[in-house]
Amino acid sequence: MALPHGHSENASELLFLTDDQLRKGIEAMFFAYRGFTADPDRILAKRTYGRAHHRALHFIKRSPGTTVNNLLAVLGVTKQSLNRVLRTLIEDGLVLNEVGTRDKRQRHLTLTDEGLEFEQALSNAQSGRMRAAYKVAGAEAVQGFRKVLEAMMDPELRGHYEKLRLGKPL
Amino acid sequence: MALPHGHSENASELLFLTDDQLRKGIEAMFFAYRGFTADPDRILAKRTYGRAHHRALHFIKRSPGTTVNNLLAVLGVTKQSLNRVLRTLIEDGLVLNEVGTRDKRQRHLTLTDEGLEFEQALSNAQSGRMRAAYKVAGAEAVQGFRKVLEAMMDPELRGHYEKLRLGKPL
DNA sequence: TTGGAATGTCAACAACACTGACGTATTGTT
DNA sequence: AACAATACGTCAGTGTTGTTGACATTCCAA
Repeated sequence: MALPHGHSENASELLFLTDDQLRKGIEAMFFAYRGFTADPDRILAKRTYGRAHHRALHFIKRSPGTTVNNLLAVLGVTKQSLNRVLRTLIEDGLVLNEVGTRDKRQRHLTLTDEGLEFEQALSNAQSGRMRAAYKVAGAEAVQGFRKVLEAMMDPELRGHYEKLRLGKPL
Repeated sequence: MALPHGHSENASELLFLTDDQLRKGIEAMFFAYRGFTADPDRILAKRTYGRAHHRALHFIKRSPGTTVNNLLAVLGVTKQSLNRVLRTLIEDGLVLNEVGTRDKRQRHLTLTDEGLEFEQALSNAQSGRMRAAYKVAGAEAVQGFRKVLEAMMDPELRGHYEKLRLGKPL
């Protein structure tokens, strides 16, 4: 049951919550995400890699030595799906897979030099566009951008996001 | 070759362009997009539909009577890919497919009553989260959110986005 | 009227997600 | 020591969504 929004409250304060504003936001997310992935996608295609490989590389770089289970939770996919991707990355010498010393069941994942180089290329492509967008929009807009995105996350995922924000090495 | 950004200019004005800020933006996009699609995905799964069906329904509703080619340009997929999705939607009675009167090569697409109903359910789920996020973030943040997203789009896609903003019926 | 462009469809294939089941090694608990 | 739980990997099967390639129809212009 929806509330009759904006009738008993200050209308000018709620103009940004109209159906039209929400629709624009939805469409903006759709088109922007396409742009967001377009540049790395072009690089990935040269290697028969996909976005799944990019995501794995990104978060392994962010948390060197992370375990498979950790990565699973952050990426939100099944282990079978992640395993397919990791196997190719390991075979191709981009990712290092080391048995844990404390807990030998765990596998610690790190990028090799070649992995770091490739990840850098992907990262440069993606942040290039992000940098340009930030520059056009300005510092204040960037703050709002992040604020809305953070509010849109699932609470559990926001947890992972916050942890990453600290840049905590494992 | 990258510029040594922020050395010869006002540093406080460029703090939002640091690598760390860009990385946070990238990760925010990733996690937020997951939330963005989570609710409709749950509804779609009940019908063995996917996001492609959702996108088609959304843009057909936005532009009733649109042609396959129009939809193709907006969605940015191949006609073969779109065709598979459209076929199921037409078979299931959610979308109406009418041969053009002016140009018999074209097919004009519209939502049936059932299609409108289903699209509404998806739209409600998605804009519910968006509304909550907007509310938490505030009007000013929403402006920034949209500003950055728009700057992140490919110019060609931004064209489609702008056209849709007008709410122009075909 | 004939050739080319536009439009849409069919078939086959690849990437990447999913479920379910199973095996193995290691760790923790009783 | 026996047993359960955890972490990881794998095999098999399925579904959605993207891709090419080939092809039929329709329209338009030379």
